[in-house]
Amino acid sequence: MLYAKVVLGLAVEGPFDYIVPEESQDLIDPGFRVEVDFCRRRKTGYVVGLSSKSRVRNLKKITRLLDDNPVLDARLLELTHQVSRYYCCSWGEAIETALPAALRKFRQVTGINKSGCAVRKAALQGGLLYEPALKSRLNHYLGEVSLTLKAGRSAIVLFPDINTCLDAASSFSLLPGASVGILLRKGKEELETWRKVRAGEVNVVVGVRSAIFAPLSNLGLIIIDEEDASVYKQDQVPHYHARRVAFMRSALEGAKVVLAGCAFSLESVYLARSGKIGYLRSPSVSPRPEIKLISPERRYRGKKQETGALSKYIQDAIGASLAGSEKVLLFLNRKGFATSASCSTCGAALKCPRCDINLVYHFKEGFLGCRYCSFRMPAPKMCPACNSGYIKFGGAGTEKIESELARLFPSARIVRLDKRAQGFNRDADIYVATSFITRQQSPDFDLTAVLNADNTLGRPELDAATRTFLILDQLAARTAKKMLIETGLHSHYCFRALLERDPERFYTEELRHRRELSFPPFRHLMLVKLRARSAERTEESALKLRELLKEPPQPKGVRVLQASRGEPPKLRGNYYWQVLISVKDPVKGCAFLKKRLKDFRHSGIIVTVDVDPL
DNA sequence: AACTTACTAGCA
DNA sequence: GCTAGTAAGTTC
Repeated sequence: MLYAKVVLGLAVEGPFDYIVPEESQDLIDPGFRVEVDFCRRRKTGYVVGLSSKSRVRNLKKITRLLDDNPVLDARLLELTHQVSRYYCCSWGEAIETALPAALRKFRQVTGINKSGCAVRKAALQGGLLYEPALKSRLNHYLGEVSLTLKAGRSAIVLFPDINTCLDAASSFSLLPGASVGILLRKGKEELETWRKVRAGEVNVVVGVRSAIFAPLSNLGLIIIDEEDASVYKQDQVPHYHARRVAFMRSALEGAKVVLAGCAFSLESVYLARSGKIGYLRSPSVSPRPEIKLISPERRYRGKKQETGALSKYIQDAIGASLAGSEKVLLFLNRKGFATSASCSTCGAALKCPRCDINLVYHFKEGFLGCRYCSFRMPAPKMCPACNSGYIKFGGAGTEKIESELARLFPSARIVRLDKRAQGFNRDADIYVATSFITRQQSPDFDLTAVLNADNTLGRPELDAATRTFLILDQLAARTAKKMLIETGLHSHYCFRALLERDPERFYTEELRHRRELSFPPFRHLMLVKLRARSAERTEESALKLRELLKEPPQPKGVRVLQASRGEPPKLRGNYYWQVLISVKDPVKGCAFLKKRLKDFRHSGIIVTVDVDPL
């Protein structure tokens, strides 16, 4: 009798033993997709092992094999196993994120060829590549990929967005001997491209985050473009980061990892500084504009109707620039017109009913929208709460700045740039932009004014300081003459490093802070997230869970920290709480959590784990 | 996760 | 004694 160890794409550990049907015994292998009866329901399962004996009685039989070949080879099976142990999900969940979504269904896929498994080779030296221009980076990638192909090996190149993937793919396909596949998480092309890659018909995969799992054999190179982009971290379970998975895969297959971009994440700089990876090219100190920090002016003082989202100082600077027919950039990280809308009589703010957050007023389109979910409503004239006061708007977004500039400088051509209104194809005197601008090519500006930098710096994310510095640094690189930054924190090391034109100093300071606080990258954080429809129950459960996790014995290297409201505390009708844990080794922390969470059952409360949260 | 079974509170 | 709602247990 032959038994198969089967895992499922559910939040249950397994593996579960099933009897292999007589007629399939010669065909079945680890990595096969099978249909099984689990909890009286038909489920897609994944074979992770075979055995001639089982300790479980009354086993069920595998209903059928779903394909004629395994969907995962031994290495990808091992990779998904590592992902599940690092990111605290079940093996089956990790497998399902590594496969095209279409394979979760029972649809039979034929023509999945087992491509030859390569001999494992020692990892080649990879490294960090600094190069601000995408065009130049692409050239470098072409060289790297070309060398890889000549050595008879294959390559994965990740980009943060689909458009860049499509552009890059066309240049890669011009390389001699290259057969390029674009692996994106959408449509039915995903399955078709995946099948080609699995069959060995493709040797260069270009794709987004999930392409790190592309079933290439003989993998020799992984390139991650714009390696600091947050899209490489998945915001659903399993919360994996493509860079981390790239290093796991590199160790398994002996592939070289190249991390490239115009800004480096703190994690990557730390890797380089601790000698784990080298620098292929590091940022050179470039000439910068004159940078001046200015304190935010007190606004709205007494005078009604005097909105003044732009301080007098900035107004004058813009006026002077325009007089010399210079290009001006105004930067702030808030979209829309007003960031709050409240009643002038009763003071009630209009909030999203599902997320409890102030709605943002979009003037041109005339609606109030939530920045977390898709909720929007027409802007009311009167307060819906007391039905007597009119609505007043507060807080300036890019749309408001744009209209104010139009009023102050009626003859200037003004263009607003955000995800919706993109493109520098329009020539203008003043550009108003959010951080979206760093993802785009742009002309150089003579004057750049950053409004309310403390807003970004004060965000609750761990990397708020790094993000702020990197954005300002990139803006400085595009500014020819003068840069004004509105901040009340003049002595913050973020600005000190910027004024001295020294990114290395920023990383040094940030790393020192992180070390002092035992924060990443010196330890790892794990966030146990709780989600439920009731605010009280979520809080109560979070506090209870924290107690359960703090019970002895506490494994070495695991510190259970505080429970706190989630960020955001309410989203799409669910309330969030979280318990923070600091660990030396995520795999150990994960094992600890999986064990303790088994004893934690509260109906209606959904618990998930986020390892290395952003 | 998705399902079943056991249990408790509220009610005529 | 009944239901409704929730807590707890199980999954090869």
